[in-house]
Amino acid sequence: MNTQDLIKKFRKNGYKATSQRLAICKLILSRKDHPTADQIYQVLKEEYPTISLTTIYNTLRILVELGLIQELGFNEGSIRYDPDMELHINMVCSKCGKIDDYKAENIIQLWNTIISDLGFKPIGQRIDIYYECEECK
Amino acid sequence: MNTQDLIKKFRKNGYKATSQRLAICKLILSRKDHPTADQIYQVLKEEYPTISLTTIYNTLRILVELGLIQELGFNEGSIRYDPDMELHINMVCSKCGKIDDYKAENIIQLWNTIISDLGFKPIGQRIDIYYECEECK
DNA sequence: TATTGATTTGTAATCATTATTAAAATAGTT
DNA sequence: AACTATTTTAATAATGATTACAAATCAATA
Repeated sequence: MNTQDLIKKFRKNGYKATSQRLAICKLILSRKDHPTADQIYQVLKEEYPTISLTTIYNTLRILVELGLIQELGFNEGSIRYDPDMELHINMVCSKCGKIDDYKAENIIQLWNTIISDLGFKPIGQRIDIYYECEECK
Repeated sequence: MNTQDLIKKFRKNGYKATSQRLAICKLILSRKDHPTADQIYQVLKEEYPTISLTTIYNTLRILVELGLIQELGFNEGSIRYDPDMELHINMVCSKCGKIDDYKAENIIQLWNTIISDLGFKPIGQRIDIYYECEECK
C-alpha cells in the first residue's frame, strides 16, 4: 500500500493523515520481523526526534482497527505487530523469540476444514509453531 | 494426574512438593478456562490466606518446564495458562476474552502433514481462532 | 490564512511480572 | 521424632510495557 492510498484510508475513516502516522505505517508495513512498539519507536526517533511512544501505540491501535496489521501477544510480556494479514504460520524461536512467517502448502486446506466445521466465519486466526532456531541450537 | 503422581513428578525433578504447589497444580489442571496468574491467586487466597502471587508465578513456571501446562500470551497484556497440551484450537472471543478449547475432527492429520514438511519436530504449537461469542453478540 | 477539533508529546499512573531477602518449611538423615 | 542443609515462601520493592492525562501543536476545512 503506497502513501497516497494510506492517506486516503486514514481520511476515509475519520483519521488525520499526520506525518508521524504515515511514518509508523510505512515502517511497520515494510517489516517482516514483527517488531514491538518500542522497537518501532527506537527506529523512528532518528528521523522524528520528538516522536513519543504514546503516538506509536495510538497509531498501531488504529492500524489494527483498520485491518492493516495484527497484534500478537507473547509470553515474554510484549506485544508484537504483524503486517501479514494473510493466513500463515508464525515460526517462533522459544529461546530468542525470533519470529519468521511460514507459508505452508497445506495450511489453506487445514484452515478451510476447520472453519467449515465451525459454521461461521471467524474474525481472525493465529497459528504459531514453537521451535529452537539455528542460532540458538 | 493425581496428587501422588504430582508429588513424585516434583521430587523426580528436584522440586519439593509443597502444599502450595500441589494446590496450584490441582487448580490449574482442573480448569478449562485458561486462567491468569492473578485469577488463580484470587481463588487460592480463600484456602491459603497467606499465599503470594510470587509463589503462583514460580509454580506456573515450573509446570511449564515440566510440560504440564502451556503459556499463552494475549494482547490485553496478560498471560493465560492452558492445561491442555494436546493439539487443539483456542476459541477466543475478541470482545470479552473468553476462551474455549475446541477439538476439531480432522485437524491432527492435517497438522501432521504440515509438521512433516518442516523436517523437524517442533517444541509446541498454538492455534487461535478469534470470533465474537454468543453473549457478546 | 484563520478556526476548530483532532493529534502529539512529555509526564505520571497503572498493571503484570520479576527480583530480593529474611523467615518458614521440606526431604533426607540420624 | 529430631537435626540440618537446602529449598521455598511471602512481603516488599523494582522493573518494564502500556495507558491516562493535559497542555501545546497541527491538519483539514472554510
